[in-house]
Amino acid sequence: MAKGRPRAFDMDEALDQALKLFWTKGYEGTSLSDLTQAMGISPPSLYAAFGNKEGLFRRALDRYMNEMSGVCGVLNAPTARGVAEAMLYGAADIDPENPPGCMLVQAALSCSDASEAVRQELIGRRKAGEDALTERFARAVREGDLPPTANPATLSRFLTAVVQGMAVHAASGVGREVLVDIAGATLQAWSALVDTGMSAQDRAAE
Amino acid sequence: MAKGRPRAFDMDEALDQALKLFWTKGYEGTSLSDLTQAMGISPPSLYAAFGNKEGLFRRALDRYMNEMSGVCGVLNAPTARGVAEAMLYGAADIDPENPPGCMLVQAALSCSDASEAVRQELIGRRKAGEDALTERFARAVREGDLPPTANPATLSRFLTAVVQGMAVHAASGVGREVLVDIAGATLQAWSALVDTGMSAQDRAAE
DNA sequence: TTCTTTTTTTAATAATCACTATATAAACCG
DNA sequence: CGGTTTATATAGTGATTATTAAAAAAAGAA
Repeated sequence: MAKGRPRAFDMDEALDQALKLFWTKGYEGTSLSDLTQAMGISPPSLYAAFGNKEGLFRRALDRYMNEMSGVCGVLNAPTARGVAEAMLYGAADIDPENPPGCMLVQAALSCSDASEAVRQELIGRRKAGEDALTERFARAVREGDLPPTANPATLSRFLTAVVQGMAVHAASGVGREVLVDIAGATLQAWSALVDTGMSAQDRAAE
Repeated sequence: MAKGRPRAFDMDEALDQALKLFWTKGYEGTSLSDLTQAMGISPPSLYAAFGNKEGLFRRALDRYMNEMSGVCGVLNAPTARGVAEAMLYGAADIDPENPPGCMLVQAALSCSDASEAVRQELIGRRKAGEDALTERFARAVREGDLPPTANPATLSRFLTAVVQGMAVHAASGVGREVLVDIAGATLQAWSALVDTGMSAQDRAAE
């Protein structure tokens, strides 16, 4: 079984503490002494378990994606509109247990050159989410749930932008009511977005 | 007139360089050596002219608000829809001269405790922009430009969220076409948002 | 010129950053 | 028991952080 001295801290609990810090203060705003203090471990233990600060961040980020995000579940909603509803109200439903805002936006929207790899990782994860959403809307078109004239990429971009804007609002400390208001407004506009033949880009070009 | 040794650098040019750095890397991501190097001055000159890093940031932020932002002009559009168009296409129209994204979102969405004052300042400026927009839409209701049933606060929140989401997209490096697409989609949805009696919040409560 | 004022240059400050060398402690195996 | 392995604790590493002390330089005023 286990050889050598057993680890004295719980891996998941420690990752949760690290995640909370990165989520609140961002990657660069969180120092190693912040981390060791909150995780209740010493620097050598941290480095033995996670390699370095960036390794710890990536593990915390994985945990964020697996635990928090109902993103996977969101895409399983039966209709495109249901997907939009789930995403928007998910973004509005801030849990007092967790930091406000979205980890993918909060952690490193800007940073020094030293952390560019982390920033790129977050950009990639945001793009992956948007791409998955685009594919979900394309499926909705194929299934007849959305009209053949609907533009999956445009819908996905728009919805992602609104959710990210809600994340900025949440990070600013606005209340749940404000976020629900934005979500509701977006849903109210949803059908007008769906029922068009041209992409908004094409319309603008005329 | 001027007494003492004259300043050897141009104040506005130096501020532009500082602004570009803060805008790209954020407040904490920009180091003093980054700043002195880009501004072409030595640390004591920087401190004599601006007090400290935060003082320099605030001056650069003021310059950003005065120079870049057509925000003041945007509110002068004749109609509420015109205001929305100007904001959205303004957010889409990324200037290759300037860093992508919005300084108010980019500079310190998250940070360490040491920079909390800067973060709060940015939150306040974002809120001021949203409040001004709300007042502009309220005026549109009074003038009959928007129906009396329109909710100025909801419209303002929604529009601000979209623009902030576009800023996140821009910071991720997406091209102009993508931003224009989001702007167009939002405008397409605009009339559906305006023509409602209840706030989206009220609708959600039913 | 000399005095005063302000800026510049050079060099250094204490504090914090991420990270680690060394030694000890705690488990399993034989 | 001794030997191996892994994690811990203590203490420190060099690099970088924002900031500044001290002196020289460049202007106007007397």
